[in-house]
Amino acid sequence: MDSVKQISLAQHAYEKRDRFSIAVSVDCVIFGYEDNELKVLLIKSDLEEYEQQWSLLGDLVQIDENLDDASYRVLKWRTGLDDVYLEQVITLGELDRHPAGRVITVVYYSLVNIQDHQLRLKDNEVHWHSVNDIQTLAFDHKHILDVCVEKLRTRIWESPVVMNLLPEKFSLRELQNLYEAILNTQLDRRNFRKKISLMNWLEDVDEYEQDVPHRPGKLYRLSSH
Amino acid sequence: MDSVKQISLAQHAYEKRDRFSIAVSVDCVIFGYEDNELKVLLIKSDLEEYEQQWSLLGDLVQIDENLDDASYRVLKWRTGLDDVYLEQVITLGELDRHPAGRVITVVYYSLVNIQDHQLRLKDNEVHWHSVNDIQTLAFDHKHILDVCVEKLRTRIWESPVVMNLLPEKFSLRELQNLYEAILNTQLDRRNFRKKISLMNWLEDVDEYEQDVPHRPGKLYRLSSH
DNA sequence: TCAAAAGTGTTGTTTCTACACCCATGG
DNA sequence: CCATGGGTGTAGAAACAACACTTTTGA
Repeated sequence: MDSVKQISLAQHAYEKRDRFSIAVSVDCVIFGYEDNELKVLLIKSDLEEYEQQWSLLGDLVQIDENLDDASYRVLKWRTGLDDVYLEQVITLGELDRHPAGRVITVVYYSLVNIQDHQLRLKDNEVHWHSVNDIQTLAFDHKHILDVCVEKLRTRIWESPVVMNLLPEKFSLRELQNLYEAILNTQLDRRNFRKKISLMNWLEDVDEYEQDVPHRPGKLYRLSSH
Repeated sequence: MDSVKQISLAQHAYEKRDRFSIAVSVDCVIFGYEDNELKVLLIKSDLEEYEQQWSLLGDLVQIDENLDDASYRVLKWRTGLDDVYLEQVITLGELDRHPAGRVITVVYYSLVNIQDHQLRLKDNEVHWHSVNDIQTLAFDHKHILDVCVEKLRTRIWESPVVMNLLPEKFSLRELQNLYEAILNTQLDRRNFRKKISLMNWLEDVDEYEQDVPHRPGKLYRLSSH
């Protein structure tokens, strides 16, 4: 699917829709992880009012489409990725949140591996940004991002979902770096390993890091049970 | 506002709205507490498809109305209560969830004191039901209820919101009964009191229970700081 | 042999759980 | 004086935080 075409379709829809009905959109906070930093995928806003500002990826929900399906569609369209973790976070519907009229948006976040070979950003205007560097975004998207980061920070100890941000096989050091990036804090190595191992989330793949200038670490993957 | 009139207005709106646009509603899970049981306010469904089934209280969101405002409106209209705790929980939009067409619903739960003098159920069809006794509800409302109960069970330890279910002044025994009803479990009295007192949620009002056939307990209220 | 990170265990502190007795009141 | 629930403390267990040394590898 051609993303440029889709953008204008979406814009068209926003502009044409009935002044007397409510539009429903999904916005996806697509998280990635690279260079020890939590990233988020953003696009240059295509609205005049927010010219040159970055915004989250979203689209209007079609009338014959589930909410979850709509956010999978946005994700697939923007990243080429299938089979990705998605979680609904909040729904926002302030009257003035969209300049084109009344748009209620259902917010999801998702976690993708930036190194995934299937990942193809199909638009020059779509880029990864370090979450920590973001000061403002178009619409209420900065607020949305903040809420999603907060949610992610609690999820991190409840389920192994964040491992979707890493390659299939990873070392405990990489995992700890990821946790530290998301939480914006330092963790004790021994306590971290103890805690993670008690969760029983990981499966030893019996391989080691390669080409590292020091003793290689063991590799793990998300356990299947 | 006349509730019967509003019901038919809402129904009218469902029936009349554009086949090609999405309707947005709010559904409120209004919790109460009475006779040591967690209750929820339900109404007889006014749709043919769900004749004689109970459903949650909700309404379509107006185009010039915030989501929060819409759920406050539903709450005020059904209970007469103002200034009540409301929390958004989830948004559901399965294609077939409403027989009249595509309706996406934003779910809130709220906590009211059944003994509040301002509480006036303005409709014969609106009644309190014990949460534990509910097997089925119209639409996907049983699922919605389950999600809200689960949310409430985690909130209970994170914030003092559940005290909205009790009268202004209450004893620790009443509070513990409430916790036990919500969690569907027994709690140790001494450990419960220790835990609650560490939270610093309560303020001693220097009064005691009256007319109890045993040593009266101290009364507390939600602390202002 | 050096540098860099991997791997690992113990101790003290805090939090959690289980548990029993005396007290104040009304009938 | 009896029945009923109010009020309280402690000891053992579990979870958590702080902390340092040896090992493996590549350069």
